[in-house]
Amino acid sequence: MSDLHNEVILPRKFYRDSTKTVARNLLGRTLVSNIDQVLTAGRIVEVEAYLGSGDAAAHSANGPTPRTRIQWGPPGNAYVYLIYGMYCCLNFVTEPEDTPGCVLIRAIKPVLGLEHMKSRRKFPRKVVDIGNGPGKLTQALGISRDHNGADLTRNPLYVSDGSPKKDKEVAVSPRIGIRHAAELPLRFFVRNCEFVTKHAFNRYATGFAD
DNA sequence: AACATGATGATCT
DNA sequence: GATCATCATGTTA
Repeated sequence: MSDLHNEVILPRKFYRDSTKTVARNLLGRTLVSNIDQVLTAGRIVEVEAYLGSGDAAAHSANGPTPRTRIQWGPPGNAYVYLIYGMYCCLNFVTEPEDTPGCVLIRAIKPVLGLEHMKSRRKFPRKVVDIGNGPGKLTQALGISRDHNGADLTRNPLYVSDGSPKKDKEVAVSPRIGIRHAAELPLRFFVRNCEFVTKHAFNRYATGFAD
């Protein structure tokens, strides 16, 4: 299966780039959690870009607030927030310091610590349902708001190179569950991957560089 | 398959 | 007080 021993942690430089580029280049990378003495990991298969400017759907759209100020900090940190009173969403801060922007992690393919992830999500559960949703994968990996601001280049939460995807394997669609800027094609996911969230957009999505 | 709904609370105007 | 980048479960067909 997946042998993570030879994988290299992505450097901070990787995140100091346009949000859209970082989002697309995150597909296929390995998200590793070393939380609560448990090692778990998954391959990133679905993400969304939230731009720092010209994006009405972004949390950063109306300037920094206590919740969102991390986005104006250095890239390569986690932005974690509570949604609908019950779930946490994991984002990666992008762009140079003082420029907001982030990538929402929407789905992972579980690769390490499956039983631990299942029990965090509660039994019984199919493997596909462990991480096919932003609120699901944070549960499976043990991520909470305590990890807001976490440095993604080191424990307990980091991203390693994994197996990056070719343009032909990447599909694009509008983002899910937003009201504003609902038409922008800023959701990137692995084509024909069973671990992505279930949406009509999956059917007629086009490749990243068709 | 598609759609509707309730749970639940921080955040911001 | 309204909003919200969700999930699980229920109903309808």
